[in-house]
Order: sequence, then C-alpha cells, then structure tokens
Amino acid sequence: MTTTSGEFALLDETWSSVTPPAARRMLIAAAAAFSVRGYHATTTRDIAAQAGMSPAAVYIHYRSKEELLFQISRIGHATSLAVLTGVSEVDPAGRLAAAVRAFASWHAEYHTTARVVQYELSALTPEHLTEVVELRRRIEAAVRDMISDGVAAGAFDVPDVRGATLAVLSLCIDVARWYRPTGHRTPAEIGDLYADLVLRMVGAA
Amino acid sequence: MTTTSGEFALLDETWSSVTPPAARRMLIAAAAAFSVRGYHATTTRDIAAQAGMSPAAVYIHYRSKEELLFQISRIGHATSLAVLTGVSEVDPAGRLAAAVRAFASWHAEYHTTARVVQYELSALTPEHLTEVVELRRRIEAAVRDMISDGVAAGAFDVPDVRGATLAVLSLCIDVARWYRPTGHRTPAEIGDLYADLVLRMVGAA
DNA sequence: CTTAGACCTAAGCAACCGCTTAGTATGGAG
DNA sequence: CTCCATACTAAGCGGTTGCTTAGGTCTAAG
Repeated sequence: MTTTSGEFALLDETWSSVTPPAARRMLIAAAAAFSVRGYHATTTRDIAAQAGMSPAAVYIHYRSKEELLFQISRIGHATSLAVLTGVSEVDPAGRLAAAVRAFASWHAEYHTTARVVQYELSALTPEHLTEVVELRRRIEAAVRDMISDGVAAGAFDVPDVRGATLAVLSLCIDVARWYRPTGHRTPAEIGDLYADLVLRMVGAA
Repeated sequence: MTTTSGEFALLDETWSSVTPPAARRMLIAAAAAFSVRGYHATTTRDIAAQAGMSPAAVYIHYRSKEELLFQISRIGHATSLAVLTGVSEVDPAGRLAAAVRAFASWHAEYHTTARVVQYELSALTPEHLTEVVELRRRIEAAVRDMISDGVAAGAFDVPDVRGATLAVLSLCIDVARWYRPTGHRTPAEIGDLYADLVLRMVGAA
C-alpha cells in the first residue's frame, strides 16, 4: 500500500480499460482540468496541452468535448458503484460501516474524478445523462437495501429509511466538494469518521 | 405562511437591499441562470434576456459578470449565516437542532441562491473570494461552537468535534445539490429530518 | 524501396464570448 | 421651452471557442 494510491491500489486502474494510451492520457488530462476549473471553463486547448498534444488530437479519439466528459462520468460512476457494493461483511452494521468507509474514502482519494462525477451531470447530453442516471439509481438502491436489511434484522432504529439513505449518500458525496489533499485528514481517516457517524444516524446498537 | 415563501417570508427580502429595482431584477435573473446552467455556461445575453433588458444593460449596474456573481455570493452567504445564528433556543440540543433545521431548510427553500453560493466559489476573483471565505469561516465557527458547548455541558457525546462540525455542515450544504421543488419532501420536512439525524450524530440524550 | 494505415499537427473557420461605444428616450429643474 | 442627468438600446469590436481540414510522420508488412 503506497501513500499516493492508498487502499485503492488495485482500483488505481480506474482508466486501465481505456485504450490506446493516447486516449487514456487525454481522459486523465480532461478529468484533471474539469475537476479544477469545471467543464464549461475548460477548453479543448487546455486538455490537449495537459496531455502534451495538439488541440486537434482530442478529436482523433473522441467525437466531442462532451464525450470526454461522458467517459469520465460513466467510468467514475461504475467504479464508485463497485467500491460501494464490493464489501464482504455480512452483518448489517458491519456491512453498512464498511460500505460507507469505502465509498467516502473513495470520494476523497479520487476527489478529482469524483468532482466531475458529482458536479458536471448537467453538462451531459440527454442520452448520456440517461445512462449515468441509471448507474446512480443502482448506487442509491444499494445503500437503501443495506439500511432496510438492518432495520429488518432489528439492528437499526430508522424512522425514515429513504430519508436516511438520502443523508448517508449526501454525506459521502459531499466529500468530493470539500476534500483537499493538503488537509490534515487522510481518506482512510475520513472513511472511519463517516462510518461511525452513519452508524449513529441509523441507531446501530 | 405561504407555501411558496415558506417560513422564510421575512427573509424573502434576500435581495431587498439591492437598488435600483433594475439592478435587483438583473441580480435575480443572474442567480436563476447561474443556478441552472452554472456560472461559466451562462452568458451575459442569457442574464439580460431573463431580466427583460438588452445585454448592455448589465454594465449600467455592474462592472462585470463576475461582480454579479460576487453580489449573489456575498448576500447569500450573509443570509445563510443570519439564518444559522438567528435561533433563540438556549439548551445545547434544542439550539443545535433549531440551527440545523433552519440552515438545512434554507438550502432547500433557496436552493437557487444556495447552489450559486456553494458551487461557484472558484469563479470569484481572489479579492472577492477572500471576502466570502471570511463569511464561511464564521459559519463554520458558529456550528463548531454549538457542538462544543453541548460537549462541555455533557449533553453531547462527540469524540471528534471538528469532524462532527464538518459532517453537519456538509450534510446541510449538500441539500442545495440534490433538492428539487418537485420532490416529495418540503423544505420544512427536510429541516426536521436533518435536525433529528444531527442529534443522533452528536449523541444527544 | 514502396505502400498502407494509424496517429498526430498546423492552420484556420464560423460562431459566440464579455464588454464598449455611440446614441436615444424620459422626466424633473429652471 | 432648454438643459441635464439617468437609464436604456443598437451595433459591433477584439478575442476565444469547439471543431474541421489538409497534410505530415511514423511503423511495419510486402
């Protein structure tokens, strides 16, 4: 486990499915630029310069600037869904805690990608947005199921399951907004803090 | 109490300090446009059209597009700080609950303004950002004081006061991201839900 | 060496951006 | 009436945008 890639060493292959290498470099450059300046404030010249290529090189691999955004959003949503549902614990409290720990710390560790994922939805075309919204629906359903399983097992005390689901997701997602690598909390510490707070919110014994 | 202005009827004078009326109409049009499309995706022509004036009319009342953003951000931050600190309760749990209820429901009721306040900070000039960051510091300090007062009085069980402050503010702020007026929760209901969740987070008896 | 094809660049186009300039309409004071 | 300040618009300027086109360079098979 290195300090830069943290506990997501295996997932640092976020972009490994993107080929050829030049297309991957372009995506990574676009994600970095979008996360710092926002989609609309980023020019195709910015992206190309950061990837070390000419502005026209963008269009060898992607149809448009928006397609770059879509690929980042699609892969980022799929990765965060995998992180959330990839926990192995079986008891309700341990399972929810592990999922929140992983999901929250992913939003810190990969705050660059997460910011694009969470705050640039409105720049997607309607067709691309539809595809991404389906992934978001599955993320929400995963959290809701974990909470209602705990309620059914008598492990949680939750008067409003949908409200609690909303709050848990909201809390984790917002990490992408405020997190700074220079802050004095590591992604793992944020994960631990949030797992504890969420167990208190659902009234776990 | 009307359904549209909710419990913030008196505060619906958010922009009442802005004169003359044409300047106020321009600010409101800009806030609406920025909240829907984002600062960088909004053109001065969009703003002027929504205010029913010509593009040049923007520059009668404001030096630049960025100054419109700054005024929205400054007034919005000041208003949300007033909402947060305007609670009258004295006991720690009641005071924190009332503050969270007011702050969270403000972010729903005025989600248009709140979105600009929370998500367009990076478009401000360094000088304007400095002024707004000072208001944000006071907002954070207000929440932190409420939590540490409760800890000192033995009413809360909080192992990490700064971490809890971060989470409480984060939860309320993120309402501006997900809230939709067409949703089935009213701003007041969101405030009640969040006040309960926050009391659980701080371990109030 | 020739050739095909993948990959990339230099140059630039049409459209659009924030903002400016020059001028018009209005209404109150003298 | 004249004069002037205020509030606005029509037109457009210089610069930037996303994206295209035409052409160059590299690798590897024949």
